[in-house]
Amino acid sequence: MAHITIKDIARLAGVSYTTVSRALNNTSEINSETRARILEICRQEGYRTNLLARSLSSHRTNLIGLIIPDIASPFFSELYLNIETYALDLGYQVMLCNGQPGDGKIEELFEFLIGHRADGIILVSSINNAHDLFYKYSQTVPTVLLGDCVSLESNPVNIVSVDNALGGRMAAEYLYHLGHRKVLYMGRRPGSIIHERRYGGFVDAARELGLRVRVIDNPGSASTIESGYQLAKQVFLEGFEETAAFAAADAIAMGIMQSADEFGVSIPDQFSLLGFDNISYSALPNIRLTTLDQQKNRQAKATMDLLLDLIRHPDRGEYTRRLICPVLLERSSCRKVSP
Amino acid sequence: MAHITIKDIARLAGVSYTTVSRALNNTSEINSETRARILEICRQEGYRTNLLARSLSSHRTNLIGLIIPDIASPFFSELYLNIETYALDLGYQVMLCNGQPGDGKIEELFEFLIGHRADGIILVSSINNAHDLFYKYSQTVPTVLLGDCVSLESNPVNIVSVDNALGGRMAAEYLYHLGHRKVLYMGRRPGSIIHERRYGGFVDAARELGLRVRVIDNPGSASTIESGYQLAKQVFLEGFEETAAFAAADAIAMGIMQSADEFGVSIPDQFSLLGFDNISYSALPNIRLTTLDQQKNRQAKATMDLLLDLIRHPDRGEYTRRLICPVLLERSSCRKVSP
DNA sequence: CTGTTAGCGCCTTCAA
DNA sequence: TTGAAGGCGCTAACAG
Repeated sequence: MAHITIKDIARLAGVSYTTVSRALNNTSEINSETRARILEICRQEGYRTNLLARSLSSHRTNLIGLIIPDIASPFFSELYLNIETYALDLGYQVMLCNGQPGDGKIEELFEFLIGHRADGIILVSSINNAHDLFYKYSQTVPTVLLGDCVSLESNPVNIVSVDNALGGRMAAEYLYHLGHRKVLYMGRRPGSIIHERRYGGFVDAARELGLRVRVIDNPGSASTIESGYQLAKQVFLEGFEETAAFAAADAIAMGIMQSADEFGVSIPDQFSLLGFDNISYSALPNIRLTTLDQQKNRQAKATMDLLLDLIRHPDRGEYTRRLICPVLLERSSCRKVSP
Repeated sequence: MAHITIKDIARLAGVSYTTVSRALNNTSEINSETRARILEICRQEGYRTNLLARSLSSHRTNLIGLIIPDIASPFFSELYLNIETYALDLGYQVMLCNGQPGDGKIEELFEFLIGHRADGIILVSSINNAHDLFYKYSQTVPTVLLGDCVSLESNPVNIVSVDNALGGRMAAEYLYHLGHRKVLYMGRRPGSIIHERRYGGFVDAARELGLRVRVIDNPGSASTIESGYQLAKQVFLEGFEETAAFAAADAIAMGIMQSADEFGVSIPDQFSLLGFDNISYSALPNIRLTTLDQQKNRQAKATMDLLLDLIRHPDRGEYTRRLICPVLLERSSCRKVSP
């Protein structure tokens, strides 16, 4: 079980262990024959570089820490997959950590990742007060916030997010142009800056257009199918005069669909439903939710690119905010009506 | 950005850095006042232990590697969460790696985790040939297979799995006792040992009871809603005389439900549906799938306990197989019929 | 092209 | 109860 080291290989090959190191890293000039011979011995002996030792002396780990609120939620797991793919392309491993603000979990994770000397950290969060924490740690390690924050002016952080305000606006405009005049905004989560922005864009556009909107807040701490179901149930039970709903997240929309099914409300015939996120389930043959795609791959790329820049230029002396535009994806859950 | 080290603290405290190390680890005897003073300085200075250095010299990382086939699938992400919770209780961090057999991904992940000197590794897999790989690496690092394997006799590996044969048997018996005499077995995945065992138990019981079963194989490499939908669509299109179906996985059952809905087949009135896994979606108000619960928490606990034992006794000279019994969870997707 | 010499930051004997 | 010395496995100058 004891691991074989570079020294063992050196002895076997009859060279100094520096030479072995060079062969392994293919760095600087080295006789290609000795190199081949050394690598062959490594293979035979089952040598594996001790990454801890390498990182300790090289001051690089090639590790990116990723803190995600809830990996069991489709949106986040898909986001993770996008980030990982792109990180691997760039030669980085990602260390996934599952955690939400509250009870000091985020701090623990930051401490853990910094302890492991992650080259950079990505924090995925939509919590309003996350950036205090964030700011604190970004002094120690290159960090990108993937989510949203109150404002760049008051928060010197590097951030990537979908343009939530624009998304909200697009949603309102789309429903309006379909002919809807009274709509529901379902699943706004008051504690979340993302939701606030999304809602802000929506009502601004609604006001301009003359669209009546009623808001149903989600008191929970996450947008889940279950909560969407409960919210919709309440609406369907009480009765409603709206002809369409914008769900603040696809998961909410799924819940609404379930409830509608139960109440015999046909989508889109009697009721149009527009989502936000484009999680993979939304494409399912029997769902076919029209939604605003978050462009997870572009978010992933933008985040990694920004992080890499931070890693390479720790003192770049500027803060960057990159906004990704959502894209409307028309499927079958919305229909035209005559106003 | 440069990290403060144990030596810096030592200088500030006016002690040797050995003493600082002791204060930090709270190991051996140390004056409680100096200890308090040192810790206070550490806090003030924002000292963070370099975990790489610690692990390098202590030969322990307190890291468990977890290789999971598809973190975006609910079953696996829920399994991961269970394992992580339990690992944290035991003082271990888990390093999650997403990867399936094929194109050498698993090897890469093992190499990566071993390179990081993970104290132990959990491989979640249902692929028939995974244990060759598995066996190879288990010589180097304590490893537990969470899944299933051909037989313990021919494969000296440590393994935890749900009792798939029993689960299959329970499924057949349950449907039989409800009065069903002709049933579908949907979503068997030929390449997967898990599925073969599950199916084996099912048909054995069916034969004994006089239950007619027709199998619909899933040619894909994973049990997804989409594949369940396609499988069911094919069945509903061709016509069927069965009164119930056992879905080899809950995700398959979800797809069947969608398709049934589309074809106007009412569940459970016209058609009973039994799942396997108990993913969280199965409990949703409009799903309420009757299913066999995999006891993920017990699997997680058994796996971690076994792994810990391996870590502590590397030469324990035995291989263990722990089988967890599934539990029938009756909800609303199956009903009694008169045979 | 190759070897020598220092560390990286920490833990762990062994003395004091 | 504390300190000094050595080493974990590797990389990184600097010579040769």
